[in-house]
Formats: sequence, C-alpha cells, structure tokens
Amino acid sequence: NKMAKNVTIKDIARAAGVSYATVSRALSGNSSIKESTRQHILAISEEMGYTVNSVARSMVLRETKSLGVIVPSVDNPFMSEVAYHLECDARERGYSIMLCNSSYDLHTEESVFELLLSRQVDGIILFPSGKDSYHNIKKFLDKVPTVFVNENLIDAPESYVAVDNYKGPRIGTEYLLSLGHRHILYFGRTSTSTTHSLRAQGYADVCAENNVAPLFYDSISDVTSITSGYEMAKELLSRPIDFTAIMASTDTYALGILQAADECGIHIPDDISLLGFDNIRYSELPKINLSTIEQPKRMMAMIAMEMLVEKIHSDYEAYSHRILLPTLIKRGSCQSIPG
Amino acid sequence: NKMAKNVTIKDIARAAGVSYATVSRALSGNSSIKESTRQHILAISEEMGYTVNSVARSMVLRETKSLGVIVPSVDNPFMSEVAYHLECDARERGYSIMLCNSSYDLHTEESVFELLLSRQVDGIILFPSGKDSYHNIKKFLDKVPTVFVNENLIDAPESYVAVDNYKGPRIGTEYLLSLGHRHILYFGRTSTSTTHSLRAQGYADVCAENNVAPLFYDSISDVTSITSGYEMAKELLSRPIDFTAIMASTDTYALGILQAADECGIHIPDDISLLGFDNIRYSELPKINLSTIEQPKRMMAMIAMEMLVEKIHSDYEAYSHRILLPTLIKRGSCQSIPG
DNA sequence: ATGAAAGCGCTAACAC
DNA sequence: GTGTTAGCGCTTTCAT
Repeated sequence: NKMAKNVTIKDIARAAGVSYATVSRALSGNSSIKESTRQHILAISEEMGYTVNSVARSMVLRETKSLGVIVPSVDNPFMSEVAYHLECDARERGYSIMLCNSSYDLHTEESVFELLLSRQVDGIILFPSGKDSYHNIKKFLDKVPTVFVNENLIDAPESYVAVDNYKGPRIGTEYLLSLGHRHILYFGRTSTSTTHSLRAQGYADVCAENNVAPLFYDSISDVTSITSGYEMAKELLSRPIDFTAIMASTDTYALGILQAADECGIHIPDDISLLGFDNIRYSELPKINLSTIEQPKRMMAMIAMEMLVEKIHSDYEAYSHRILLPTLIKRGSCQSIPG
Repeated sequence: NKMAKNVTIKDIARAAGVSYATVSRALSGNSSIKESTRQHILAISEEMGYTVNSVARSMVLRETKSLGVIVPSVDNPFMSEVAYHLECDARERGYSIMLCNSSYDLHTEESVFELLLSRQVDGIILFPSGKDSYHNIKKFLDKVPTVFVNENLIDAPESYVAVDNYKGPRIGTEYLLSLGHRHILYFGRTSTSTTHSLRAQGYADVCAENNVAPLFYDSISDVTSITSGYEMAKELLSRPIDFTAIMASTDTYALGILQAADECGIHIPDDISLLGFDNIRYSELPKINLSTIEQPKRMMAMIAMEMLVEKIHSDYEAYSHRILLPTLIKRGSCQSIPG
C-alpha cells in the first residue's frame, strides 16, 4: 500500500557518509565509536525518523523479544487482570506480548501454541484450558521456554505458578462449616482440569474430616463464564434443594448463581450461603458483596514473568513450582446457620 | 539456553536431496512442483518437526502478519470484550495480535505505538486514551495503517469506528426526562476526550431543548475504572444532593457510584436513578441491574478489523468513519419521579 | 520441474 | 575507530 518506506541504517549511512556498520554501532551504543560521529549519526537518524527494524534484528540475534500469552479468554475478569500485569511487566523487561485466546478449546490451544512457535516467541505463558493441555503441548515444550499458570502440573517436569488450589477450598469449606453448615454443595467440579480437581478435593477432604457428606454439582463445560454458571445454576435451583451453602469453584460461576438465585426467588445469604473463588473485581461491589477466596493475581503475573525470563536465560534445564497462598475474603454472601 | 535448535528448510533440503528453494516451493504449495517430490518433502518436514520461521519470512515478504492493539487497559471490561473478539477475528485472517496497555497515559501510548512500529506490525488498532492521542500519534500515521476505536476523530482524516457518542447520552437523557426527572447530573465529563465531550454534549443539548439546567460532575482523571468512579462518587454523595438522576459516562463509573451510594445509605433507584453507558457484562447481573446505553462491542471489533485489513491492502489513501447506533437498555436502576 | 543466487535489515567478527 | 563482509531463514526471480 501507500505507506512511507521505512528508513534503514543504510539510508542513514549514506546520509552520514559512513558505513552502515558504524550506524549500527552508533545506535546500539555499546561499541567503541567516536563521540562526535555518534552524535552526528544520532542527529541524522532522528531527523530521518529512523526506527529500528526489530524483525531484522531478531533474525541475527536469534531472539524476538516477544512472548506468547495464551489464555482461555481475555474477556474473563481473572485472566484479563493477570494479562494486564503480564503485559506491563513484560514491556518493562523489553518484551512484547502476543496474545491468543484458546476459547477453552484444546485444539485451538494447540494450534495457537504452534502459531506462536512459528512466530519465534522467546517464551510462552500458558493458562491451560484443562489438564489435557499438557499432553497436547508436551511435544512443543523442548522448543520454547514455557510457564504454566494456574494449572497444577504436579507430576510434570514443567514450571508453573498457581495458587494452592487444594488449600483454597479447604479454607472455604472450613469457614462454611464454622458457620454451622453441614450441607455444602461444591459447584463446578470438573474432571478435565487439575486445578478444579484439586479444588474439589480440598473441599471433599474437609468434608470427610468433619463427617459431612460431600455434595457435587459438576460443570457441563470447561467455560467458566458467568453465563455458563448461570445456566448450570438455573437447572440446579429448579430442583429440590438439599444444601444450605454453595462453594463455587470460581467467582464467575458465583455471579451466575447469584443471577439464577435471584430469578428463582432464592435469597443469598438468607436461604443459601455462597462462597466464590478468585476475588475478581466485581465481587467486592456492595450489591454483589461476595465472600470468596482470593487469588493473588498481581503476584501471579509477576512471578510467572520472572520464572519465564529466568528460564529463557538459563542454560541448564530446571523447573520450579511456585504455589501461592489463597486467603479468605469474608463479605456478605455467607451467613451462619441459626442454632 | 538449551532449547532444541529449530529445523530449517536447509535441513530438510539436505535430508530430501533437493535444493532448499524446492523445499520452500513444496511448503508454500503455490509453485509448480512435481507431486511426488512435494509429497516426499512434506513427509520429511513433518517427520523432522519443521515449523516455518515467520520472522525470516517476514523479512522477505515485508509483512509480519501481526497487528498491534493498544488499549488503555485490557482489564477494563469493555476493552477486554472488544479485545477478545479482535484477537479471534485477526487470527481467522492470519494475523497475530501484539497487545499493549497504555494505562491511560499519553506518553506510554506514544511509546508503545513506536514500539509496535519497530516491530513492523502490518497495522494498529488504537483505543485512544484521550483526544490528544491523535496529535501525539499523528506523526506515525504515514508509517502504518491505523484504525481508531471509540474516539471520534471528527476532523481528522483518519479511520475510526465508534458508537454515536453524541446520540447515546441524548437517548439516555431523554429517557430520564420521560421518567419525570428535571435535575439530572452528568457524571464523568472530561475535556480530554472527544468521546466524552460528545457524550456530555449530547446530554447538554437535550437539557437545553427541554429547558432543564445541565449539571456536570467532572472526572478527576482519565481512568474510567470502578475505583475511580467510586472515589469520585464518594465525594459527590457526601455533599448536598441537588439532583434526582445520574447519567454516568461509563458503566464502570456507574458501578463505582453504586458502591459509593451503598456506603452513603443512598438507595438506587429509590433515592436516585442511575443510567450507565457501555452495557458491560456485569451490568445485567440482577443484583446490579443497571439501566444503560449499549455499545455493540462485537460489532465494533468486527468492523475495526475489517477496516484495518482493508486499509492494509488498499493502494489508495482513504479513510472512513463508521458510527454505530447505541441503544437504550432499560433495567432496574431508573425510576420515574412520582407526580 | 528444479537449482543457483540475490536480498530483506541488521549485528558481529574480522580486518585495518 | 571504522569499514568490509558473512550470515540469520526465507522467497523469488532467473536460468537451465
């Protein structure tokens, strides 16, 4: 099209009357070069509106200074918050972010991973869409440093950062128990994600330890959106209710439950107590006022980036698992059972 | 580091006993090549786990098939929804997205724009952080096809897609008027954004047409987050209240108002009616139930992508302004004045 | 149908 | 301190 042709170091070299290697040196700054010629070249390149072509630079340096970030959906409030911090942190370190949505689909996830590979990203941060992600992706893992976020790859020799997904619901369930609840429903169990299996297990174990029968309501899909939570809850709440509290596996599910409960004339927390997981921004709104388990999102982004950059520069193979502590946020959606 | 060295077409050529030009032809498919050698090469490259190096390809093709997307913050629900669609649409067309957050800062915006330029993106989609964005960015506009989103560059010869930001608040204000309100406060006016100036103007004009005195509460910053809305509202609501309805310039502000109102013991809509702008996902939650003006986000993404790709491939200079229609979404946060 | 070779813009190793 | 040159992996003329 009609875009102005970019000026290259050759153009500058010609204008400055030096070789183009000298221009490269002047611009990179780290080679020995006479200060006066350096100033001269800098002035000219400024004047000509020169911008380095980092594609060309990538070719010779064999690094693109770009990172892939794969999330199920950047529209999810948990992920968008982490993604925001990830991009800012990356940029501070000189990296750009290529963002891809897997749309909770394993096949899409695999294909965007390969796409990022062909784009020669220096590393990838992957929010797996499920536990089978690892098996799909494994074959690429020797080609690019990768850090997994929020999926516990317990048995895999791969780096990840995650909140303690077992402990979170433990804390939550204990809290609900302390409020007198004995019929607690775990909402959103799925077998397709280690994260979610761990969460369900944390719940189940606390139930067992307290001689309370666990009650599960399983996810119909891997999409953890408000909408899917709403649809699941609509069905759940139209049936006889044999629980006094719900431990939801994500805040978005909890918001969906809130919506469905409202339509079904069920009042929270008077009729049912509700506890979420994530502490997304919307949970703290007074009208929502959702008690929940906090995941330290800012911290997760920071650590993921740190781990990835470290992995990119490290010469020896190593992996680490960084587990962050979830904390209980008491708000208004949980009530004690009278008596 | 210890990553496996990528296999190149030269490796394949050697293994297949052909020149590497032939491999390139076999892989791209569009050149004449004997079917048997093509199959042979394809089999070998499959076997060797070949992935094209699109950085190298970009060098010769002089296009990267990557697009820059600059948003104030991908953590904002309006932007994250548009960003999600943008990425999916782009990928479908063979483009990858480099995402950058300007954090509502003009200087950051300018510097990430230049960063994307150096990365040789084929085009940029910019959610301006304010009306001065254009002046800052103007100097780059002949270097890369750019489409602006949601900022009306009325007088600028540049392409943009936006909702009709003048009409939206007109509709909203007329609705509030029809409910009997005569003291309507416009919340979140700012002089630093054409979008927001237009919104405020739409409000003001309807007021004038109806002999109602306009009332403005100006933004303290350009950050349209819940938090900033909350802080502004906290101060507003602690002062004497001389209005019966609020027209908020964004839904996030409205959520902040909801939060502050709750803390101040002000009930919405009984004490004050509240109308938002954007129709983010959280506004429809029954507990929130915010009446608002809808921006067609999916559509905006589609059109922005369409415009950009068209601009990339077009040989002649042209620009277009695409204005979408906002619609009123009546929910429960507005009430008619009795009498 | 296939090979040889130029070249995209840049960095770095090697001369001088 | 500066110039010359090779080469990163690929596509694309131009020969053959």
